[in-house]
Amino acid sequence: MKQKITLKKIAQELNVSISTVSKALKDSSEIGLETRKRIKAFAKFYNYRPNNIALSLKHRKTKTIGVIIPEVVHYFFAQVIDGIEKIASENGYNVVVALSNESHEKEVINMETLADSLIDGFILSLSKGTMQSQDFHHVDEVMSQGMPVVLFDRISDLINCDKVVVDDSHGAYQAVNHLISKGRKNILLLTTQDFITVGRLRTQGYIKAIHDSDLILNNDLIIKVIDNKNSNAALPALESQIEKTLTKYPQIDAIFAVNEIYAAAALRVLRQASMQVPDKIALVCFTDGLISKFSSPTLTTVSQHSEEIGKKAAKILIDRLSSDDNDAPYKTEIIHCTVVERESS
Amino acid sequence: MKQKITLKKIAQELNVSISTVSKALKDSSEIGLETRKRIKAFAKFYNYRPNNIALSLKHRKTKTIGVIIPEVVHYFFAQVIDGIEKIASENGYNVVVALSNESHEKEVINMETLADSLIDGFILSLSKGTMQSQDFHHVDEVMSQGMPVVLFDRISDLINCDKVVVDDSHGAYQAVNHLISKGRKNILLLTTQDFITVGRLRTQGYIKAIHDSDLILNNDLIIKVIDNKNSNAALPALESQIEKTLTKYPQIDAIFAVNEIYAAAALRVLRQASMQVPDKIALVCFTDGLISKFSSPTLTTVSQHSEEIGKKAAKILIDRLSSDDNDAPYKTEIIHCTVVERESS
DNA sequence: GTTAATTACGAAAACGTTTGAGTGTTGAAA
DNA sequence: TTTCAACACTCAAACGTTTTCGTAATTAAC
Repeated sequence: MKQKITLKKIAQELNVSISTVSKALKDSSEIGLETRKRIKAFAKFYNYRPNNIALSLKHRKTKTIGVIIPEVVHYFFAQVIDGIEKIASENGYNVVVALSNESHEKEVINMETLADSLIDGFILSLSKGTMQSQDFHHVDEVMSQGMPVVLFDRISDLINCDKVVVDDSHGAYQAVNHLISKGRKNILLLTTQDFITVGRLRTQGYIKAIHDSDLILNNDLIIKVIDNKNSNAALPALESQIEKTLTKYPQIDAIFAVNEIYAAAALRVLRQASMQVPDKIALVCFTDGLISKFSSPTLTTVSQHSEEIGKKAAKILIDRLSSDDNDAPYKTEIIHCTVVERESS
Repeated sequence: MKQKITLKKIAQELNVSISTVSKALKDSSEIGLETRKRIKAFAKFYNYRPNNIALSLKHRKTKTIGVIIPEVVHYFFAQVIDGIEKIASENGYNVVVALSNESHEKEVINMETLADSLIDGFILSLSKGTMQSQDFHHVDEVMSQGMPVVLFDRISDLINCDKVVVDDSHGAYQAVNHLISKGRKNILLLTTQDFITVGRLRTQGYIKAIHDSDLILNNDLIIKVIDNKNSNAALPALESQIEKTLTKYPQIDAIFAVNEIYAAAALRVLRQASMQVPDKIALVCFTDGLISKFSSPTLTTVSQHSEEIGKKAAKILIDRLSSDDNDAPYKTEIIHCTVVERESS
């Protein structure tokens, strides 16, 4: 097993001091040309690479960004990571990903571990647990130690830091307007309960779009799904609810779902009832993910530009890390959604 | 901005030496009970947490696992990460994720960066670029420095290390057998080109299943998709190819796709041709991901137990890292697939 | 031939820990 | 009184770097 080569070993072999080696490898003019060449040749031959840990200790920074997200298996988060990773590697930063699994405790532990000098700053999307408990002491703690934090998507007004958010309400507004512009007049909404922030905002966008276009809001056309996360009963229940509503209101000519899963449920019901999409009923949903791209028919979606979110968040963080002005005011970047039109509308 | 507190600062404040503080916090009996109490109280009050970088430098290990995968946005890889993360955090390890984006160069760079003492070992799935070039010097290099590597899914026989693989060939065999047991006799295969190992193995499983059951292998019923990654033309091309084949061979009564995307393409064609699934044609595919779960109809799949793969890989790596015997023989763990039956078959 | 400047390198501190060896004090056994 | 163990600490090296300061040797200037 080849041992890692260090400055010290090079110095010994070549009968010079460690500092000479260090300087020579940096091409410092302090060192004679001949010696420089000799040392560099030797280092190259033994494939010398500086020990990053030692560098981190010396410079008191790690060139690493910590990312904490609730789950990777969500296309949205996966794409955000992709975006972060791109910007990070362009700027010589590494990315460490930790998962909170929607748990407040896990989120706290992860933050503490990473904060122990392993990373220079955080990019974070709050877990459901944290959202419900409204307990943000771990974020404050980290920030009070001078470690910058960028929050994205799942944020809180109670935390004072940089943020990157999606304009959920306006995204929904655009989607519903899109349906209206296609001549649809009776639009069924599939949404979450109100305590889920993004669901609530999207519902608001729906309502605003209805109001703004002289249609009449019918509360019966708003289905709020009771989704307990660890129950698989939610979807079948939703499907039968959709079916009933479609029967009761045959005039329904469009459906807007606040996520892909609900849209998939709607699609099942429509298929079983042999209702053609989009001829009879148009379908649009939030989140431009895999399901929408590959379902039959493909779904018109509201894209949140998740990769863009990651890029923005990484950029803001890196800017702050490389700026000397650590009192720069916090900013909130709003990423606007766009409607991606496909077969279903 | 509260500064990070170190052993040195505690020592200064309390007028003792750094070593006393260090030992006291470890509850060493070398230090008097009173002093220990004093120091611990002080440390707790100022929320002292040891600097991980310094520890890493000292111990020459980082308690971090590096994971390099081709893409996060694949449900399969995301689930593997989930599995790795679970076992890692149970054992006090951190996880660093880097993305190769299927590029050999990026993979090499990522490995080199992480290998610079940032991590203790690798879990890795080879990029397409590396598979094509068959250039594994970066892996050998890392291993020759005594850093253990565990390969999963996309592996190579030319690399001698621990491996976790999916029994692709047998998984495909099971899937095709499943179709045959349902009375299907003319099964169309949608697969990749042969240089993609997993595609090749799945093709072999298909062929074996056909042979073992006295059906006749028809090479026209094997479509090998030319998928160049950065071309979006692959899918439409595939769709028209499927359509032609279905027209030419109307006796086709089932389709087996080696991944969800190809299955989705098939589903589109079938829908447009108004061919009922599964009545007229049954459909089964590899990879139990989101698309299969939420398409209409839901798809019967071959599950690779991706989270299990991650767990196994992490376990093997951690075992090796914590064992003194660094000549322990390499092992290859085979994860068996199971068929998840849904509506499409 | 003295002084100053330049060249080429080395010593040592620092980053924050851990840890084995060393040291001064106390109390008790011989 | 001597000896020695136990106690309660401190010292210093080590991990692999960077970087400031110091210094010997050579050269140049007067």
